[in-house]
Amino acid sequence: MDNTPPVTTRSDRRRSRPEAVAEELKSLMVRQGLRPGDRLPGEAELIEHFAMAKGTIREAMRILETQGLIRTRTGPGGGSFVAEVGRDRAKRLLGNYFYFHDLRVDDIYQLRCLLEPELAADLAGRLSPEVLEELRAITRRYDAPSTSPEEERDQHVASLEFHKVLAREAANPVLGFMLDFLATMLSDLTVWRALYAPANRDLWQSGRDSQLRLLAAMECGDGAEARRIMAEHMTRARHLMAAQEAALASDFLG
Amino acid sequence: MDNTPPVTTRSDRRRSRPEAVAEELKSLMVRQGLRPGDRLPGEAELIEHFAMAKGTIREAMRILETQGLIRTRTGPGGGSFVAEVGRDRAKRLLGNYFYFHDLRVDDIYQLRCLLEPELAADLAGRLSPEVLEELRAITRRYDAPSTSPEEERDQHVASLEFHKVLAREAANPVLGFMLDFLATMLSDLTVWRALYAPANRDLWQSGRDSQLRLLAAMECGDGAEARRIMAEHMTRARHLMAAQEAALASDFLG
DNA sequence: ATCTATTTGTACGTATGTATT
DNA sequence: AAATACATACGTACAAATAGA
Repeated sequence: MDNTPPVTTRSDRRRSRPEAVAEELKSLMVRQGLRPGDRLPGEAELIEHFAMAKGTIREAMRILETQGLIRTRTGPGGGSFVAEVGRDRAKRLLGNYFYFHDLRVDDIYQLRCLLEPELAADLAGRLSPEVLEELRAITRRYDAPSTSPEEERDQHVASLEFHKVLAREAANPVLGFMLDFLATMLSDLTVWRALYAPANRDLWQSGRDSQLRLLAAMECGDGAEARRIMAEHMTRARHLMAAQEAALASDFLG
Repeated sequence: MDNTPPVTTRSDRRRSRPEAVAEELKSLMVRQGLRPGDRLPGEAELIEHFAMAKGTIREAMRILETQGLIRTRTGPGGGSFVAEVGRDRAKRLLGNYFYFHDLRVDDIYQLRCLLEPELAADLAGRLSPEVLEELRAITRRYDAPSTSPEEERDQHVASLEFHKVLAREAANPVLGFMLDFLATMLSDLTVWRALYAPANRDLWQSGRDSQLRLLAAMECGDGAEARRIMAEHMTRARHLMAAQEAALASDFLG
């Protein structure tokens, strides 16, 4: 009954209508310079404005919500609001991309070898006492050698937590995100595959040692030394992990 | 009328139903080890299986489609199919994350300085003649100095194309993706902001020169030299760009 | 604490569009 | 060219959530 080309007169190519609505709303957000927390028009208004059915509008909102660009609440004063894309969501979405690109552990370590030392140098002398204590608390979680495979795995994951905290403190958001992503990736692999299997006690022993020396160097602001320690740590880890370099095909979906 | 808790008996926490359906389908895909191209159940079957309305199922599908995990076709033999998440989609999704994290050009260059040389070294001696020719063709697009701001911008974008091609050829998928992402980010900034404004003819002149020497080094398999040239090129670009280090707040939404 | 108003969320039936055979 | 099998869109009715009186 309603065959009028809606939404916009501009080239609609072959996008579905909800997709087009979502794009339209996005560019609206950009044009008006909306900030997180700002309100978007309500369902009713959008239905009227775009002259479309409720379901269509809802699908559009769902697209934006999936991308993490809006949050929506029910009730009076409710509606859709601009949101910052959360880091977790961004990591999951990016993880999906690599799902079919069978990553190798060494691919991840190649990057960590380059990036972790840079971060360590950046952070030297810039960590608050609270964060330093947080990091030390993490290292205490693997103070003693593990006595079971489960403990081994937990320690492996905990030591990745250490690096995630560093990533969180990065001054460079891109650097921080990427290292967080890589650590998360390894963490998932550790849990879902038996990546911690052959009991790399050497690695975790020397890893803990490196982390403590690293903390000392960062605390007294010695960036060059922090970089050196981290580089050495990463290189060693990379080589030890190269052992269990079974190509890992899958298991990333959040 | 139908108040039976559907979908699954497991903890549904506080997810909306479409979201829950989407998660369920995702884990189905993982459990069954579905590959790109494999068929998912049709709308009708899903409606029956989950005992939900059409619209609810559709919203779930829209979520998965937004994440790039499925494609759906109309017509007989149509339906929903598992898809590889496209690189473009992944880049856009990740770009959204940085939308409110006012990135600085220098943040991007800090990473490029570390990663581009590594890629150059990896690629030395491994590029096909076709790709080498493709790269040379790109450099020809900025053979002569620009004579207008528009041309200047086009040349800037073209030289980023050069790096995108390299990223595409990376053996390490994560490294390739990240560099592609960074170059795309800069490319968008170049177009949307006047990032090319103060006519950095020095940069593009010496940049073109570096790229040609880089191609020669990579062609004859000299990884160390390729790394050196790229590192030098990136460092120089970083310093020149530091000039227009106006914080760049926004404009990433695809 | 209960009600009420507001706004999103879910359901369902029908009609329309579209690509394959 | 027509039939078919599927997704896409519409419109209404009703359910759930939340803030405020």
